[in-house]
Amino acid sequence: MNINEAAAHAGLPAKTIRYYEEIGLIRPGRAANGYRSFAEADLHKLTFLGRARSLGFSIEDCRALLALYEDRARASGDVKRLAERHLAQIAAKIAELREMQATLGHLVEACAGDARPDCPILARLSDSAEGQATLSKASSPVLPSTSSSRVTRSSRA
Amino acid sequence: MNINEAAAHAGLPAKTIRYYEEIGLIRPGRAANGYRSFAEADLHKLTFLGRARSLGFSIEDCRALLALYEDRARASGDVKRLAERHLAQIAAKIAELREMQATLGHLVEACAGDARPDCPILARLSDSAEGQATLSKASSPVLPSTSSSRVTRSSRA
DNA sequence: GGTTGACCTTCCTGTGACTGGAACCCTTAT
DNA sequence: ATAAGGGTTCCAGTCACAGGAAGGTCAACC
Repeated sequence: MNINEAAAHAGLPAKTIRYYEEIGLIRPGRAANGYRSFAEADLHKLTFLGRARSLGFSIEDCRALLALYEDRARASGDVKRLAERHLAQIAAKIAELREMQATLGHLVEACAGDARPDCPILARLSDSAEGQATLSKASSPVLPSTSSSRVTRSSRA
Repeated sequence: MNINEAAAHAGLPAKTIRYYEEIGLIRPGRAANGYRSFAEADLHKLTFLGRARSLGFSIEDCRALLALYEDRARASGDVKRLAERHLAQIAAKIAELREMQATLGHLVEACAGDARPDCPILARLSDSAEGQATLSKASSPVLPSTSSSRVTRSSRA
């Protein structure tokens, strides 16, 4: 099976599959003409990777998960630990976003949104008064990443 | 005022300030020895930028906000629109993360986490049965970004 | 046999918002 | 004279790919 068919099968772009091979996540065979040749096992791995990525696991986490998946003597505790760590990062990220949402939500509500220049949003951003902690607080180098939608930024100390 | 003092004042790393100058967000003056020289107005802009970034606005949004901030004839409606668009992205991102959290949370709960190899998490990731939509659904290229904690990844079509 | 068009290959660049580090200059104190 | 602690520029790396160029391969059709 060639790459595009495998891509359709796994629900991943061909580009992504080539990338996964490049970083050693998969090792599809090669046909005589140099084309990648995907076997059942490769397709399973790709599907596995796609799902793990869609749950927000980083590539390195995926690598670890794949290794555990292939290790019949694994301890489910190792998998669980990994997942719990990831869950904690997700929770932290959500908390961070909710702070932004709350702060910005209040400001938006307070803004008339008409043709006049007065704007509580800009006022808050430029306010030189005290009592302004960093607007949204955030943890440290938290969660690795995925594609699509990103949103955060932590405040500097 | 030199860069490190300005950095402390604005709560941003000096590296970031140099970067902001490079991309044209600020234009500090230069002393005779070539050192950047930050005036009050520069400090205000930096503080403004730091706060906007901490609310998750992208650099380009920050550029627009800064322009609005400096335009005394701005319409608050323009600011509000920008903020509302950002709020929508935050909400979308939160929804995406919550889906991940829910899915992964269930799997973690179901996992014994002991020395045995049986693991519902791996089972779900590798399950070849039907009825498995992409584990977490997500919108498209949503939110720009900030630093620190990232988490998402959307599913491919 | 020639040509189209779809598919495959590799390689290079770009993304966002920085961070780290190298190599070097300036200033002040010892 | 030298050492420490600023400052400067420039280059590379991050993460997980996406876009695109240049070229090889394959099946079909005329």
